[in-house]
Amino acid sequence: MVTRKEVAELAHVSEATVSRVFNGLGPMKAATKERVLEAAKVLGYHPNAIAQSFARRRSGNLGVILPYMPKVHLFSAFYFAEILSGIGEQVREQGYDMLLSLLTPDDELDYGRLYRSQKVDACVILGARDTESQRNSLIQLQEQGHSFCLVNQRFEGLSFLEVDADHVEGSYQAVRHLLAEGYQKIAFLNGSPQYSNSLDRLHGYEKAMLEAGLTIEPELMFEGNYSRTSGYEAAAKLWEMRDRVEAIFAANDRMAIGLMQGLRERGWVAGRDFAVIGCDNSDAAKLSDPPLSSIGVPFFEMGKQAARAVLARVGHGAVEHELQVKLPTELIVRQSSRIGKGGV
Amino acid sequence: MVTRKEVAELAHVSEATVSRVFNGLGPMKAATKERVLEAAKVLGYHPNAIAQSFARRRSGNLGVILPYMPKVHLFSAFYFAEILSGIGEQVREQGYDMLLSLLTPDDELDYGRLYRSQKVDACVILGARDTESQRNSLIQLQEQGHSFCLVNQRFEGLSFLEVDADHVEGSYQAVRHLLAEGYQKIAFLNGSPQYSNSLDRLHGYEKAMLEAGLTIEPELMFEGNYSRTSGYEAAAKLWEMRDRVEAIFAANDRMAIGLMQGLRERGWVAGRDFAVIGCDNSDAAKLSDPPLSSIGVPFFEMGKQAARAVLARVGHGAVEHELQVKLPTELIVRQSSRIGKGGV
DNA sequence: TTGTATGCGTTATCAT
DNA sequence: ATGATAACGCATACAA
Repeated sequence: MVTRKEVAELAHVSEATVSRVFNGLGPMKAATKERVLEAAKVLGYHPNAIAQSFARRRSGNLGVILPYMPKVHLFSAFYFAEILSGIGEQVREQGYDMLLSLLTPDDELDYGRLYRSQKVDACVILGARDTESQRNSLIQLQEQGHSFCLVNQRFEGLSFLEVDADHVEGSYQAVRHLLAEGYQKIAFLNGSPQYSNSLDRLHGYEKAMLEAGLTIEPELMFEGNYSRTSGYEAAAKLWEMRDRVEAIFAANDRMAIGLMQGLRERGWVAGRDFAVIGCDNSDAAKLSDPPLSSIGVPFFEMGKQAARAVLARVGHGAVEHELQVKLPTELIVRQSSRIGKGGV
Repeated sequence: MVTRKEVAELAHVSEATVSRVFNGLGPMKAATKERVLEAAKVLGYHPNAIAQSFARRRSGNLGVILPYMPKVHLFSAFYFAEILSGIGEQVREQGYDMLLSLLTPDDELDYGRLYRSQKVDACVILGARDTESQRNSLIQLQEQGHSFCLVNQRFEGLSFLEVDADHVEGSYQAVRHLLAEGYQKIAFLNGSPQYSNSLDRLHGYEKAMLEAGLTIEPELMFEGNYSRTSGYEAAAKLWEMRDRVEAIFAANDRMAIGLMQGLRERGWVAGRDFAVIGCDNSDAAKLSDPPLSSIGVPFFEMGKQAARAVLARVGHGAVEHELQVKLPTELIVRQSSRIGKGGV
């Protein structure tokens, strides 16, 4: 390994000067800089990132924490891929690297390990849920002065750095769309209330229904776990009460697709016999038959902003970032909800 | 930050002894160990990972390199999610962390940056293609003595660490299945030959066709780019020659699904009017209508073995790993190919 | 079984 | 504009 020392010798300067050249610090003679750069090139010198981290007392790594579940995909792969790409784009711009950490439920209490070991300067946390234990872990993390930003999850009553999407508005638009298409008996298949976006979607649903002068029928409210299978299972229940249902709003695409599959097996075809809208506008929405109307969520941008926010916080006097940001969602109408019933 | 020194003082031992306790080295009195641990606990001491890396001259990070394409998904998200999880499971077992690096095409010539900066001890490379420039980059990397393992990509004529799946056999089984169902006019929608698995699939297709006494019709061979859209576009061409096609084997699920969508728009329904088999057995295969028969590829296991192989190589005299491993694939039959034409 | 001493490659402070 | 040098927190070879 070629070190700064060798470069300094070859360039006939001190080691400090070599560092200055590579860090662009202080005024210096162009000739000196040239000589150092030349020597470095000849020797093939590259600063040792670990030594730099050690000396600077920061790792240059942004931790990305995600729940780890062997061979299980509670969240769609799409969701993570988008967010990861967004984070990736941002860290690259700031010269950081991404340290990926898959946390099992057992580790949830140990969010702090990465920080304590100094492997990361800050973290972006994906897939968090509002449980007693996670709440406590995050509060503790905050008390210890560690910087983190949550993506797509809010914790009411607590003041964390959060980048979320406007799921209330998205759901509101989805249901408004169904209403405009002439549907009134609209069921709602939600996910676990441990996710703030589930609660948001419920609010959006309720708001649209009430505004339309309709009542919220408890028997039209279902809860799945965001998996295709849970949507498929909900189809059986919906089928039993098909005379009371014209349309369904599902809290994600996977459940919506499972739902369509289950109902199709019984001869009820989405976009013909009933309407469906999902959430996420994932690839699966385009791949399904019929193509699924969905609420688009800017996952890429959310990842990017989360990384930016949390790096700004640890950065050297960088721009201040609002504590909580909420990005807009977007209704994407496809065939699954397009036929309508004649409109209002 | 609490350091080893403070622990040593409180426990009335030397700093070296503290290190020994935390690294489980050498024989030591149980009482001493107890005292050190107690002191560490009282002070809240945690070894500084960066200082450790610095002293050990290894980072403890496994680099994971993936092609980066803003908002584009050439590979399915499923593919990466599975492999990443597999790598994650393995690194966790070995006490390593994953450093994610998204490389743009421009960076392809600079595979070495991560190594030179000492940020990683080894890399797993995903999504590599057999192009002139990538070949050269990898050869150079190898010459510089850097350890890496390729996943799902082989480079003929070169001797790299590679973990692949048996795509030849998978394709062979897929086509055999179609033949057994009574189809003989079997088209093949492949991906770019820059991917070794595309070539493998071609070989499997040819082998099965020739064994069945059939000829390879060049007009039945199509090339897409692994995207749904390219499958959708291929549907138009296939439709033109529908009298000469009974079944289609596609090199991934996304193209197969695009294909089904395109043909359905023309009234040709998969599993009824023609048969289709895809590859990857991704989530999309289960979500599509009809459910898509597919060749399952053990991406999770491939990621895991790749991480294992390359960490063994840099590890302290760990077990030797074969240079090239090839994991078995698996035919998953679903409705898209199930109807058959009455058998052979 | 434990202590001592050296080195790891930078950054950053203080001289000059 | 540049040089000298003290940290930084740990691993490890060698001594005791």
